[in-house]
Amino acid sequence: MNESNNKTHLNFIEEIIEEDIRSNKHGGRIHTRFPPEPNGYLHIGHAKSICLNFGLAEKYNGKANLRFDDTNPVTEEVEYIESIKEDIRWLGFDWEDREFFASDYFPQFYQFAIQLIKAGKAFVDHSTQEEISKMRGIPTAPGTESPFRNRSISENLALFEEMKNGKLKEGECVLRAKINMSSPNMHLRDPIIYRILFTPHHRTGTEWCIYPMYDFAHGQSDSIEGITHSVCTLEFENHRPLYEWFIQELEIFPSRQIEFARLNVEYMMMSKRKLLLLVNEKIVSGWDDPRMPTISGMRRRGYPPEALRKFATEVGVAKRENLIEYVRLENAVREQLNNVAIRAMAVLRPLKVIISNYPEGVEWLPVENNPEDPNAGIREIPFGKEIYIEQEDFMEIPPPKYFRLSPGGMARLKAAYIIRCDEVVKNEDGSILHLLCSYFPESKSGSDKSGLKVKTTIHWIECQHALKAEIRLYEKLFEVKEPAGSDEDFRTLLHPNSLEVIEGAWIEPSLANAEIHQSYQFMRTGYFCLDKDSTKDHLIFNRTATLKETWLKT
RNA sequence: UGACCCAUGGUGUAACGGUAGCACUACAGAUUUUGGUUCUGUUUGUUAAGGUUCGAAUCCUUAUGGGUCAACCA
Repeated sequence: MNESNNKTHLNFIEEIIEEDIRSNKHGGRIHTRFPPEPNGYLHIGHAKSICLNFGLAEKYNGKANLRFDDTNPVTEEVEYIESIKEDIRWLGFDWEDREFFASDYFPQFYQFAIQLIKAGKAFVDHSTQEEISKMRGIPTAPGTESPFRNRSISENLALFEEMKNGKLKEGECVLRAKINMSSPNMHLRDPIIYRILFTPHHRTGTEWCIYPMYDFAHGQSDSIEGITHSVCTLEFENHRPLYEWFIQELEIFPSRQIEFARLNVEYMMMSKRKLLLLVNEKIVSGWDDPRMPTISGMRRRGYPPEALRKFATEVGVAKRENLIEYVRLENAVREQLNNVAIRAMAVLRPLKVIISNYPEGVEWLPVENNPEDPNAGIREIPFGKEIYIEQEDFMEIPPPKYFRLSPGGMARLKAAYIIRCDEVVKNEDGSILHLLCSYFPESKSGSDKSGLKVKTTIHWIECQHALKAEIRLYEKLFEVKEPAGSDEDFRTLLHPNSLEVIEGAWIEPSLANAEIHQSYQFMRTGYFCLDKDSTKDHLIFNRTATLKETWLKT
């Protein structure tokens, strides 16, 4: 009816952009950027930012740059640059030839600094770090001006050059913008814009020993690249006046900074610093551990990029603090995987079933690869006298509403026959050795003439052709909904069983040809993908997500 | 005892002074050779108090609650 109306739901950033296009600001040109610091791996929060920035460019026929914000050589590494690029590409975005580095602009930043000094808007401060901190004051009371604040322009110029030439020691002095020490905005109280650092830079080596601070690099990079809309997270809101002050004083291209609320997801910790700790302390196997909220972790876990993109757009963009329900991420994953994942059978915790009245030998039965997608075709799976079923698909004393197998009860074996449990054979200790069942030849799948009615269909694996596999079951890494908001040491918030390894699972023979990262739905148990630790002789599958288990909930 | 920002069902997000809608969740039912999928239905909301207005989620004021800021990090 009015589908055109539904289309017009814009988020506040899109509204700003459309207004700018209407007023022909920058000639209607739209240019965004994704500006990671290469000091860690990207996580789901970055994925949202990537989708936002590249998505905006796509939607408004603009461009999006990839720019590494590499102005702090002590924390940044090349390894991170490579992982970041891989993750963005995997997510499905392309920065074409627009791969930039803030470090490429160091000469320009240096000139900007000189320009500021010449305008009497910056000075070299020899105060110690402590003194500067003390003089900055507190948010509720003004700071005091540095005794070095009124050095002459020529002295500042000479000093800054000495800084640059390595004549001064690390920490001996800094370059500060001269703004207002009694501003209620702390960022305007003569912010430091350059410091001395003798750490070699991963790209510029030892060429520079002075490095610009974030506020004197980020906005300037935006200007240099002609970024029209510089989208960042809320914690930079208080930086905006400084961002604009530099644009005005330097008389450079006026990029506009727009802040949105960062993504928070239940049970996830997004702090790069803490994620690094998890890696360094070997609490997880690495940045790409499938329990990590990193893009690489999710990739290894089996989350498809389509799902991450869908999730990122579905959660929306606003300025309000948010905590997204974990199930929304899982659902986006399930929704995508349901469409594309090939179905297969796997028995995680086996219980042997002997079909007494079935002859020796094996029969190959056709089964559809994906009931959601007829084009996925069919395959044949072996069926025989001895099979494994899931332990939880049999109960000696079934509770009410239990649909599966129980003594004297019947169930259908997927794509095969209906069986009835005739006898429970036990070990001396009372545990179950195996089940003796009988099958109904008339009930063969696809040509059932038995007239029998069963309440459910279970999965199974024929013993002789079964392949052994290791299955890794993942749970949430953290037990609490808001690990980041807790005062406790985050190590105490970890889920004790976030990884359960099942060594003795049986899987159907077709899975021998699985490829790394390829997703399957193990029928009735969940979505899985082959892990990179896998070998031909030792197959390892990661559980991406369970199926929805509405029955289990009570 | 400062500045800036935010406040709509359980969660997230729309409504731009004129019928509070959508998605997810939850619950109920139907279908189903996956207790999956799919389909149908139901419950639940404008932080508070004033003001402006014929009319306020929307504009104004105040309060309350939450977030950010005192790195030579980004």
